[in-house]
Amino acid sequence: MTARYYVTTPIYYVNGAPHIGHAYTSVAADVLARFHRLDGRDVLFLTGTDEHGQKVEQAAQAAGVDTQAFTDRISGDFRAMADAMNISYDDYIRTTEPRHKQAAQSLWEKVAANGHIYLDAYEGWYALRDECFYSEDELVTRPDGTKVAPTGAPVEWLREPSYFFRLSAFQDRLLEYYESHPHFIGPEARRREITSFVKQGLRDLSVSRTSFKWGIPVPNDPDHVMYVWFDALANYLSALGYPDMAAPKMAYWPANVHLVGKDIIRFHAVYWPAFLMAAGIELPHAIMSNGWWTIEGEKMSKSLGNVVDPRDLVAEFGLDPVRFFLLREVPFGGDSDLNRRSLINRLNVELANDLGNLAQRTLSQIARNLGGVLPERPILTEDDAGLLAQASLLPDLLRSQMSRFALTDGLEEVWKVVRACNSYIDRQAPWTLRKTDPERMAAVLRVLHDAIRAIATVLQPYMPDSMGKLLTQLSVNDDERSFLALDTALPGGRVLPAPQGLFPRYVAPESSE
RNA sequence: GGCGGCGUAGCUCAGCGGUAGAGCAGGGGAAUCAUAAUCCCUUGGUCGGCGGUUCAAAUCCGUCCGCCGCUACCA
Repeated sequence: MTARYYVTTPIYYVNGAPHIGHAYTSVAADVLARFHRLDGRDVLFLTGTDEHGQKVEQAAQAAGVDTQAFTDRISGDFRAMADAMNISYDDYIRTTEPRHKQAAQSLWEKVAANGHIYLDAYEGWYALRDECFYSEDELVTRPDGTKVAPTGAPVEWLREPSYFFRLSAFQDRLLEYYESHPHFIGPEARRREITSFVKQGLRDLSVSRTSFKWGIPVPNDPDHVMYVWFDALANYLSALGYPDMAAPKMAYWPANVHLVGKDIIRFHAVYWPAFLMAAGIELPHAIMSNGWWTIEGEKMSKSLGNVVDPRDLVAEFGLDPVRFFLLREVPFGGDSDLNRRSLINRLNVELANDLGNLAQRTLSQIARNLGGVLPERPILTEDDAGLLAQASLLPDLLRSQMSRFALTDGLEEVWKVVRACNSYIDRQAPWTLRKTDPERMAAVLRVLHDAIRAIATVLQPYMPDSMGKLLTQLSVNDDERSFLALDTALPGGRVLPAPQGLFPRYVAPESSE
């Protein structure tokens, strides 16, 4: 039976436009999805949008449009961004869809039936003007002794009926789970933070609201809507057909990994596992958190006006170069900085010079000196065998890196081989062999062809379009592009199409900089 | 305050007990197949400070300094 792989992005909250941070998480998830497909697994890749909650309701009102129409528009924009980034999602879940409402309510009913939800009241300092509760230590005491919200709004002690989830009952089980599954939360630093957070003690969680209506009604109590996170997290199950445990897609559960931004790690690493335990459902294998992007060294924010729409970058630099940069620049899991200088440098040095030029110089020599005909695999010299051995290790190296979500390290491994190829071609100097030993020249070019094929094959998840083109230029058929296919050498004699540049160098427009 | 992370070459980082590493940037040279791309060699660091453990410490322990994260119910 084919192994399954279920990977998710967060469902993105539709109170604002998609930006580079969303694209980053989605591209990372896409690399994992594409990688596992190429490695022969049956993959389900889910993304989508989170559309409930007070903020969305308010944003829609501010925009002067109907709430559903508002979410339709923003959700559509997120979907357009995913498409623009070539995200190969298999399903796009929206929390306003009937299938999701049904699943979230069923999950609620299950948790409630198991005795983990009870009705009580939520009390706290409420600012009518801000329409939200503030905790005691957030309040600011004025000179006259009255307490106000950090926004300056007056607050009053309010008591609102609310359903609570018995999160406190799961503290020990969560800690045991973290302990026995050391790779459940990644990266390490986040695992420690979460563990430390849970050890401090968990309070029961208010999981319903009566102060607004834009949400999924609580079963049997329509005055309440679900707390957005109970609603949102359920998406990972609703896309599978939950609560129908016999639904075909339920076979993908438990998810192999939920990729999340570091701001929502707690919801995924604490609340979600607790909800699942409460419902008697298996837990996902891993929650992997990625960092933030800063822009030219500064935090991305609306007020600074430096929010980057990934589509603008794509328009300027091209899709695959942007995908490459996002995953290449800084170790996956940490924060990263997006700045033009390093972006352009990476694209020119690593894509155009190292890889693009390697392909070009190899293919053009095959085209010109061998009439474009792929030579047979030769008897290998030690140097040949060394290079090919290095290239043949790539699939396993990548498997290992992908299993740890080390997407950046994976690229580094590939580039070692790219550099080795450039070193090899200079050492062998086929342009000299052309005159002295044409047979050996053909052998060298064939060795390079094989090495580049391996490189292009394993890079497909990162840069699907460009590597697809490169494989076509290498005359690798569609059914010869999986990792498994690398074990079979291509037959000699194939005619390669005329080579074309893959990654043009970026030259800054005259006027700028 | 509590818990945790980080501080290694100009830059971004790897190494995490056994004679300081990679990429980029800088310098010199070679080559000319190629997107003026490539290759080779090379200059850079008392691995934040101070103490300790050890035959041996970026690597373990303590302490100090400087950054940063988490410390719940606004996604």
